Amino acid sequence: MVGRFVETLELYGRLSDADREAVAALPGAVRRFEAGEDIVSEGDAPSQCRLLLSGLAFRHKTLRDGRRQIMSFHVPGEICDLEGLLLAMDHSVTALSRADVSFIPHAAMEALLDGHPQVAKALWRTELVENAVAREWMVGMGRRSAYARIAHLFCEMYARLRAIGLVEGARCWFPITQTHLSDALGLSVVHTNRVLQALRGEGLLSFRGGMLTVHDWQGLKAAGEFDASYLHLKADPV
Amino acid sequence: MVGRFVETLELYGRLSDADREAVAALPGAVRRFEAGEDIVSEGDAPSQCRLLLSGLAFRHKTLRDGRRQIMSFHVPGEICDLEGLLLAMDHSVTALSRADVSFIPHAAMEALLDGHPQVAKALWRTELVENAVAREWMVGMGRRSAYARIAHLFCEMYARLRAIGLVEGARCWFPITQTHLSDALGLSVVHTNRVLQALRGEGLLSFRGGMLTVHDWQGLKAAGEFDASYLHLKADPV
DNA sequence: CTCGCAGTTTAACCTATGTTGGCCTTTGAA
DNA sequence: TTCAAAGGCCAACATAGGTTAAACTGCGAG
Repeated sequence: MVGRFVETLELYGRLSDADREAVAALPGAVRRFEAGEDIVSEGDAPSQCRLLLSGLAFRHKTLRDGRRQIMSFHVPGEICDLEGLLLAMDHSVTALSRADVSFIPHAAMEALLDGHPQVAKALWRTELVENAVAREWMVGMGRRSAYARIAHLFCEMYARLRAIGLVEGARCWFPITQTHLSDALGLSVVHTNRVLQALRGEGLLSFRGGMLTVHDWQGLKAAGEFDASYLHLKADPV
Repeated sequence: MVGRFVETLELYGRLSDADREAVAALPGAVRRFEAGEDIVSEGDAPSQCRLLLSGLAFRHKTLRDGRRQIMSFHVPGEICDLEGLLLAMDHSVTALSRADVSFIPHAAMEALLDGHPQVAKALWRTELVENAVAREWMVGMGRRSAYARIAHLFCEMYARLRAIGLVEGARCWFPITQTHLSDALGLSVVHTNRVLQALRGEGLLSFRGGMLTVHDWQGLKAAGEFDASYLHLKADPV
C-alpha cells in the first residue's frame, strides 16, 4: 500500500514506467494512528519506513521540562523516518490528526533503491528539500518577527498542500492547534493568538476548526516574506 | 586531493580498503579562499562537489535588508555543497577563515557512489547528521535562552572539532567573530557580547582571537543543555 | 441535556533581548 | 609609526514577546 508516494516522488524527479511499477509494488502493512500518537519515537532504530498515506504528522523534540520544538510537518505521500534507514531516531514523529501509515520493510526499500537509481534520486531529493525547509525555518526563528513567521508557515503549508492537490478553492485542511503553531515557531501560545488575530483582522486569512482559508495570497506572502523557491517545487502557486 | 575526507566518512561508516582507495583516488582541483569569500553562492547549480580541506566555512541566507542567518558550520573533511549533486543551491556557503577547497567533478563523485555502496551510505549519513544538527539548532532558537544557545554552540563545535582531532588540550581554533555568532544564533551582537562575558565570568570558557578554550566542560554542557547524541558520533568527548 | 476537557481569548504585568550610538583595542597596510 | 578598519565593549533606553491566571467556547461522551 503506497498511497500518494509515486506522485510525491514525481514532484522531484522523472520516473520510468518500470520505476513507477516498482514503487507501486512495494509491500507495506497499514496501521492507523490517532492524533497525538507517536508514529516513531526518539531512540527507535526503525526496521521499516513509515509512509504517510493520509493525515498529517510532525517531527519534534521535547525537552525534559516540557518545552517542545516542532521541527517540521509531513503531508501524505511522504516518508517520515527516511533517516531511519541509516541512523537511529534522535527525535519523534507524532500524528497531528488521525493518520494512516504504511510500514515498508527496510529490505524492500533498499532493494527498490538499488534497482531503480531514478527512484533513489527522487527520494534523496525529497530528503534534501526537507532540509531546505528546515533551513528556511531557521531563518524565520532567528531573524523574522512572530508576525512574519506565522504568515510564512501558513504560506509554506498552503503551497505544499496545494502542490499535492489538497487545496480546494483557497481552502485546505490543516488541523493544527495554536499550541502546535507556537511550538513550531518558538512562540508562546498567548502571543500566537494575538498575532493570528492580527492576520485575520487584516483579511489575509481565516483559520478556524482546522480549516485554513487564504483570502489574500499576495498579502500573505508579503507579510511572511515568503518566496517559494526553497521548496524546489515545479511551480509556485499563483 | 581529498584531505581528511576518508577519515570523516569513517566517522559514519565502515569502509573496505577498496573503498578507501577509491575515495583517495578522487580527482580534485584545489583552490584557496580568503575569509569572507563565497565558496558557493545561492542560485548556483554546481557541477563539482566542494570538499573543505582546511579552514572553516558556514552556510547562510541573507535577506534583502541585510539580516543574515547562519545555518551551519563546516569543518575540514566535509563537503559543503553535497545537495548540489541533486538540487540548485538555495543559500550560500562562505569561508569563515582562509580555506583550501578541493573541487571534485560530479561525474567522479557519482561514479564513486555507484561503485561503492558503503561510501554512498557513509556519505548520506554525514548528510543526515548535518540535518540532525540543523534540527538541534531549531530547538535552540525556538526554545532556549541566549545563554544556553551560545553555550550549546560552543559545546557542539568543540565536540565536532574534537572528533576530527582538532582539539588540543582543551583548546581549539574557532575563528568566529561575535557578529557571526549572533547571526548563527539569531541574536544581536550587543547581547551576544553580554552573554559571552557571563560565560567567561563563570569560568566556563575563554574565547579570544579565534581561540576557544573550555575550562569547565561539564559546566558548559549544563549551561547549554548539551547532549551530544544528536551528533551521532562514536564517542562523546569525556 | 450537561459535564468536562481541549482549545481559544483576554487582560495585566514582566523581562529578555534589541537598538542606538559612542568609545576602546587590535591589527595590518602603507 | 601612524592610520583606518574591524572587532569588541559599554550604557541608556525601547519593545517584542513571555508569563500568569482566569474566563469563554465548542464539542464529544455519557
